[in-house]
Amino acid sequence: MTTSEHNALTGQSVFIPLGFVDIGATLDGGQAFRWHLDNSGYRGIIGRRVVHISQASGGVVVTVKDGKGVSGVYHSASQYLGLGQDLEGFAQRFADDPCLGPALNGYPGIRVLRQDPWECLFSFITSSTSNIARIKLNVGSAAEKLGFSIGPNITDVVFPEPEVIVESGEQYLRDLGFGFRAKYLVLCAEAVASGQLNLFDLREFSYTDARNALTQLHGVGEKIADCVLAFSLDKPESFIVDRHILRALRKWYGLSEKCSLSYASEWARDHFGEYSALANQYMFHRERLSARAIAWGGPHVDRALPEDGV
DNA sequence: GTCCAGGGTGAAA
DNA sequence: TTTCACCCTGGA
Repeated sequence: MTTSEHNALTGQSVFIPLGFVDIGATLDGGQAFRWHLDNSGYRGIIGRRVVHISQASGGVVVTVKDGKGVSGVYHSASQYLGLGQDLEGFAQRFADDPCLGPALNGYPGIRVLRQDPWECLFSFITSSTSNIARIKLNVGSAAEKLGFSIGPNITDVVFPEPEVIVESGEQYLRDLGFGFRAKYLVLCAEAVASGQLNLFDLREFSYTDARNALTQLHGVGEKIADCVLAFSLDKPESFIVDRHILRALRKWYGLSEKCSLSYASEWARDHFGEYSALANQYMFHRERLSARAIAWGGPHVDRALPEDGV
């Protein structure tokens, strides 16, 4: 079915020809924190619209859930899901890579999202020494308490603007369970609300300049900056190094046990180039599956490469 | 009940 | 360059 054929059939949904997309691993795999499993797809917000995304042959179907029609949704959803991202070039170039080759075979269709920069920055400041379950809880409660409702579900809210976060204050965020991150969030919200930092401008900056601008913010180090750069600021050359990724780099690429996080990040950006953010997501996903299997008592079978079960 | 880890950062040594 | 405090939630 072509895009126009599909759109002619229904006034409430659009088809986006992305090829196979693993929507679970992409929308609910640690890049974004406000997608909710809903029947066989995910419900969430893109721009100021409530949408449901589900897999279809050759792409995804995006259905609007706020009764406002599909105008503009094809454009915003294809941007968000990274239409035009060179997944094939990436897969070809790293087909023989010891970590990525098997990962690409085992779970293809992971994409790098292009999110709203402010919500992305807020989410990853929240992520500091936290875990995905808790990040979802925190970001979700801030959205639901302070965001603007645009649909029937409690989660159908536009993420609160920086001004609203400033107004709510540190203590309010602490009461919501953000802990020591509350102060960082308010300070960053102030920087953005005052115009001292224009996040959208950073899309036009070089990787290095944008990263330097972000790390000026209190509570934003190299790791969180790289998340925001990769997932919202058009920097595919960004490579995020956390404890899991560092372990993977040592295991698969022979990095020394004692090399620093920033050395590892530089090495990876040099090695993966313009595909760094994509490589990062496949590596993270593989490492996370493996860690989870071990936590659940194994025996761990790596879906990507059955022979190397841990 | 206790213990521990979880997509780190900033400040001080 | 390394160490430590910072909050708090869910699972073992």
